[in-house]
Amino acid sequence: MIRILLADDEHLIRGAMAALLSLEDDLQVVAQAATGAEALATARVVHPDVAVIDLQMPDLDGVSVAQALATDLPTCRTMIVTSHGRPGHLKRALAAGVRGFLPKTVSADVLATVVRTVHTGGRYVDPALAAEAISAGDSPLTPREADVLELALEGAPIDEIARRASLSPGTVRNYLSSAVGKTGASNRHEAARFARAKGWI
Amino acid sequence: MIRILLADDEHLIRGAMAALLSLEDDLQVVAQAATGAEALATARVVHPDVAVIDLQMPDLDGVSVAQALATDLPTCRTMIVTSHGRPGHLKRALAAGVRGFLPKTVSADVLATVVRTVHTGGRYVDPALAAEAISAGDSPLTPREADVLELALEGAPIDEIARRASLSPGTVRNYLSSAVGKTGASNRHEAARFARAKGWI
DNA sequence: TCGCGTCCATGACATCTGTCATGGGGAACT
DNA sequence: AGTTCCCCATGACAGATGTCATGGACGCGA
Repeated sequence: MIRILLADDEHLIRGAMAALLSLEDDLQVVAQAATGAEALATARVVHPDVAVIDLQMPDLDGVSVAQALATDLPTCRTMIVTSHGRPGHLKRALAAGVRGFLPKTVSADVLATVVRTVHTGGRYVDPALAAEAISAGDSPLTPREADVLELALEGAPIDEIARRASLSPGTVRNYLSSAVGKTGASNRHEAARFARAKGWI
Repeated sequence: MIRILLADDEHLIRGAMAALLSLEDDLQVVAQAATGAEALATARVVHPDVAVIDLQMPDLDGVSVAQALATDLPTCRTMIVTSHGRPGHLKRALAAGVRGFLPKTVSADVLATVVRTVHTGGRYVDPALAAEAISAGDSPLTPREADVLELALEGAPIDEIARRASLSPGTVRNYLSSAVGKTGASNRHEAARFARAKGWI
């Protein structure tokens, strides 16, 4: 019997997934959590075999939870399900030791299968997401460029970005200019959106 | 027995919700659809009593489907469930004749209850979403301002917005300036994000 | 040690944007 | 008929932004 921890902020989805997983004879949902912190706390108590975690949650995101679980509970395998899978997430997730990565568009059968695969030490990444991640390629941005571009994402003016990054406005403009060139965008906002779509920031 | 049509692009969620609803004795999921178009086509064939539709789907969004259903199948009550409820959606949905509006954070119990409420001609709107919609208030933007701001959302430069809106660049700047003033933002990108958060565009 | 790339910064310049004043046309309401 | 608001447009100006050249500091690998 595989003991599962389920974390998703959407009560309806979480309950429904629990119901589906429980239909399988060899699977048992032993705990549920609505936030990342709750998932972590619960996991420390119940020691699940597999943690199925939603990528976007109110507090910590799925990858952070996975990272914490990897060090806290090395025996617990982690997999992530998500609605909006961007290439960068997958990369970060795998780096965090996640063993399975699925969009919510898969069927319940697949979910159950992947839970079993992950439990026996295997890995599974949704082919479509994997293809996307590969086609997105590696980020051409330097770390600083990525930092600055991330701050530019919300539409803040350069002065504010400079303050938040503790840089001079001129330097910020240089990085942004460089990033705009690399992304082929026509201004920093477009560049920021592009980079986020590619999962670079 | 209430006959339900379920539309959601996420297979996992759809299947899980179907499983949950089917646990109720008086509810029966008679059809499922993964896209808006599919939902419409299916509804015309099976004539469900209640349509439970996800707000965001690849092609038509939930509100458009609801609108089409209202004219096509007047006897079919429509309700919408959503992950990310922005105030504007709720307003548009109610205008389209939707009888129920729920976030996916509710429990399965609530979902089933609302299905029954809607079926008997009642209405139900999630209290939290309703409060948000009220606090967001009506849009202070004129129709043109909203149009232009929407085009500005993707970070396009003014010239492109002008082309796409068939306006002169000067006019576009005036509308954007006005919108920036009304939203209290410091530039059009921030204004666009703000307006979208409020559901105004 | 040298070269290389990254990080940080400055200054100068052209262009883009935000703001304001102004005005004509049209629809709605008094 | 007059008032008011929205739509569309133009022009002018200040300030923000994008681009480019330049240079020093630092760490890393050859």
